[in-house]
Formats: sequence, structure tokens, C-alpha cells
Amino acid sequence: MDIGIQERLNEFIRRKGLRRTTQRDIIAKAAFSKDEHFTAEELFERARKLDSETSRATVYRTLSLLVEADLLREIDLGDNQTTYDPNFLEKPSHNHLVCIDCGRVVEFEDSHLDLLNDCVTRRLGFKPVRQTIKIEANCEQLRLKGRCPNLIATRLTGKRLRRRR
Amino acid sequence: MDIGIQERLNEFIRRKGLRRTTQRDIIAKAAFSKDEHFTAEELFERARKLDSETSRATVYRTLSLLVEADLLREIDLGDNQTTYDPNFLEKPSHNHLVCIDCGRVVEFEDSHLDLLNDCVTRRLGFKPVRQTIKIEANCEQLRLKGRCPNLIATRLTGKRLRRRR
DNA sequence: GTTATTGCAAATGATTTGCACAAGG
DNA sequence: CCTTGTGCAAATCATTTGCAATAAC
Repeated sequence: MDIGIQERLNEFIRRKGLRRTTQRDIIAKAAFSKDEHFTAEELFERARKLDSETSRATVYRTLSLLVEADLLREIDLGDNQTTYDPNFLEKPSHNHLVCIDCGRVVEFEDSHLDLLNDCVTRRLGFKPVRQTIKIEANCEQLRLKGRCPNLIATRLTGKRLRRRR
Repeated sequence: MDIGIQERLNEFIRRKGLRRTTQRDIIAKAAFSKDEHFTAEELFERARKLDSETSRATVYRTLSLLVEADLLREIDLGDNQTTYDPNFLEKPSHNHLVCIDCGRVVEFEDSHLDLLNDCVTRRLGFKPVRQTIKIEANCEQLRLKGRCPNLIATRLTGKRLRRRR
């Protein structure tokens, strides 16, 4: 886990007049133990490995806290549950491409895109706060070779596959 | 309602070997009676005015059909229910700006943005299928004048306010 | 006549909440 | 201590589904 997460969380907790607790530390640790996206349920399972007493309710409550502290970001992958992205501290303005073929999620950054978005927003009379781009796409390699492997593995993070109902 | 919706729906239904029914006609009519975004529940209410027998289940089932037929598009406005957008036929690649202050939704189009997104996608080795941009922003007028009126009313559609739980 | 469709009520699944007990400062 | 945090189970809320009755073709 990035040095600083725990500090930032503590600072946020202090500022809000809340209390630092074992559970919050454990859940934060679990959340930032990998750079993969996760759901509340997945985090619950990870946290349970660190402390088998952990309750789902506390995981949900701590997730809200982490989002409010801007340490975690909620993203919508099109399945019907909230996915959490722990990589915004490292890449503050990245976006997501979802492979329609296998559900794999690719994170990407593009400053031109950010800039253009900013311009459009201002032109409409608003002050940009946050932009979310989700691109759904087919894998070209799949089309050409009949497979959708991890061709761009080095650029891949957030390896979650989309779950269908 | 745009002339052509009903035709497109019928064509889609025929092609899939389904049946044209009174309920589907009514629900489609209700869905495209305005250019505003709506939720399943709101559509249910509209449809009930046309036929008080209409059931929620049929509304949900017909919504899936309309989305599959690409007549309607699902969008995520950050409340926890699916919002449906009937304006993609007219503006096939528009995006959404959500005012953080009042929840108002502004639709906008920008070909530069589309083009850039396409480039990024191809660079990553994918074939673009659909892109979704959601911009969250503050109203400049609100900041300057203390109010967030419908300043850009002519560009406004989808007038739904965000509902909080 | 078959088979798809509908309405209803019950089921589902993610997330939230009430409450009694435990822990932080 | 006094208040906030936690675990548990029950409650919520949007959406889906099973089923018997009904309507397309």
C-alpha cells in the first residue's frame, strides 16, 4: 500500500471529528492492498481475511468514508453494483475502457481529452469538477486472431471481469 | 413522438420473431412522448395514464427491448437507478453534463471529443463501440450571481433533477 | 391452437439502517 | 464517562422472475 493512504485517512478522520479505529485501518489496508478495482463484496472478503469479525455493514460505511475522503472513487462498469477504483491517487484523471468481449477494464490517461472536456464544459457555462469517460470497445486482436488475450498487459490494471446477472 | 419510432420498433420486433402488442405500443409511445430523460418508475406512471392496467413488470421488460433495439439508451446519473435517454436517435453521440449544484442535466455534442476518443481507443488496440462521457460541474452563474437558473435553456434537455436517497 | 405476453405477487440482490453492545479519546 | 463505531439482522429499493390467465398470429 502506498505510504500516505493511512496518513491521509487519519487526517480526514481527525478533521471530521471522527475516531480512528481498528476496523477502518483494516478495511483501508484491504482496499489498497492491490491496484485492482473491487466491489464492496470483494473488499468484505479481503477484510475478513485480515479480521474475520469484520462486518459487511462496516465495509459499506468505511467505503463511503474513503470515497468522501477522495481516496477511492466509485465507477460504473455496467454491472449492477458499484465498483471502487483505488488508482486515482496515482493517476488523478484516468478513464476506463471496457472490453465488450471479455469485460476486461483498461485504464488510460489522455491530457488532450481532459483539456477538450474542460473547454466544452466552460463553453457551456460550467466549472468542471470531475469527468468520467467510459469507452466500450471490441478487441481488435480478437477480431483478427479469434482471441482476446491480455495483449496490452503492461497498460492493464483493474482486471475485473464484468459480471452478468 | 418522432415518426419512425413505432416503425423501427415494429421492424425490430418482427426481426426477432416477437409479437407486436398493445402494451409495447403504449409504453413506446409514453417513452418518446417527450425528449426528457426518465426512470422506469416515471415511465410506468406515464404509461399508466394511457392504460391504467399497465404493469411495472411489462414496463421493465419493454425498456429492455427498446434498449436492445437501440431506440433508448441507459445512462447513469449517479443516483441509484437507471435513467433512460430517448434522444440518441436525434443526437447519436451526445454526452451529459450534470450540474452538481442542482442536478440538472445538459446534453452536448462535440465531434472533436468523439474523434479524440476514437483515436485513444484504437491506440489501445480496440475498436470503439460506444463512448460515454459524464461531466460533473458547478454552474458559473451560481458562483457569480448566487443562483443556478436555466441559463442555457436552449441547450437543455433531459431536465431531470438528481434524486438523493 | 400454439406460443409469446402480461399482470400480479413474490423473489432477488446490492446497499442501508435500527439497535444493543463495544471501543476511542 | 460520553459519544462514536461495530456487528447483526431486518429493512429498503430498484429490478427480475414464476406462474396462471390472455392475447398474437
